[in-house]
Amino acid sequence: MPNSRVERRRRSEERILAAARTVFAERGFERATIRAIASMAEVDPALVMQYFGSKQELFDLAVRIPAIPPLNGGLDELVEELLARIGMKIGPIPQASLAMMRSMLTHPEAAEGVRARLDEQVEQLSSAIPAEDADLRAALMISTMLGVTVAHQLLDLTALRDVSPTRIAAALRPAITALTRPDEPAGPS
Amino acid sequence: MPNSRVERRRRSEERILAAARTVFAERGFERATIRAIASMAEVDPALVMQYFGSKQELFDLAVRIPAIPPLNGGLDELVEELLARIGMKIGPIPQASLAMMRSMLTHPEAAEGVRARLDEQVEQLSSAIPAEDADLRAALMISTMLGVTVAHQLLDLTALRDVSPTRIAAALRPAITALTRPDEPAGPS
DNA sequence: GTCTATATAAAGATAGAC
DNA sequence: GTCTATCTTTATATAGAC
Repeated sequence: MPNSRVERRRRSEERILAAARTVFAERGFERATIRAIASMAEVDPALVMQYFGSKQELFDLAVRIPAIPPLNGGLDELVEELLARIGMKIGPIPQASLAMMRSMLTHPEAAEGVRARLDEQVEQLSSAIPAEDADLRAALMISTMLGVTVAHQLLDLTALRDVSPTRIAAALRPAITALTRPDEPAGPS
Repeated sequence: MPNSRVERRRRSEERILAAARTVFAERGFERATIRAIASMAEVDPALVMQYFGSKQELFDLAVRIPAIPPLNGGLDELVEELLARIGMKIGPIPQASLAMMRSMLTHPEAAEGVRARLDEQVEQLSSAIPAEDADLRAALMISTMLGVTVAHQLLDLTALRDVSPTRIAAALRPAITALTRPDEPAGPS
């Protein structure tokens, strides 16, 4: 049971990373301060620098998502998987993701990170869509998910406040589904 | 023809505001600097402070949108109006809007401004939707538009790069339309 | 190994010369 | 009225004491 030095240090690092995720998620990269993160983790600010080298490196490690959910199955399954994220059927959105998203419009590194992840998902979806413009459709599906998540989680849009994730996902299903099929004006007039 | 002092000053102010919109739209509130704005406007940085008082006041004036497009007509017209914005049928998205959006996730004032505008549009849309959950549906329509705009204009998602706004709007129509109607699983299998 | 104290840098804001 | 020079603040980063 190695319970000194390395173990203590590992625990401190974990507390700092957790605090970093929270503060970055709430305020974004620029407005987050090492001081605030250290304070929340109950360590000395200098220690944070000692451990992680720089604010940027701390950010990189903090927002690194553990695993990349692969998104497999047929098209209908993929749609359900996307909706399940919004519906929080697989737990709340990870702090690391929120932190990344919070900074994506103003911090170049975060922008690149988010774009890369979204591009990846677009590609996975696209290959399951049987249409000429599969890429475009997949991109619109992902963009829609992004918009709803931003409006709900980060912008706190009034009409989405206090609405259960389950209801949001349900109401959104027809819109997402419409993007998977070639056009048909559809619907009772 | 009043062409001294006041007229010159008015022109300088206008140049500064235009530069501010550009810089705020590109870098967001935090990373935008008075110096960069002044440089682009070809005036002295001190002049900017002299004219506008503070960075925040400059931001407020720069992102103030001239008129609030009222969004009127029946539901189908409203949908077309929304799509026309994405489709850029009414010209490119104003720099002021982009500046506001760029900062909405990290600058509290910008967040409040965007939320207020979106809430307003949700309400307008909602009152035209004949359904129990009109508010939710309207919010999802607006969130979708937001997501596509963010992904396309600010995040530069690869699959949307070089796609004409017209095609994007066309591909998006069925999804938006689906949100206006009560559910029906719909579509040929 | 951890923290105190400080160096350094960047940018907003201001005072005063011209 | 406009700009030079500077003040002040804030936060990252570092060096050295303990």
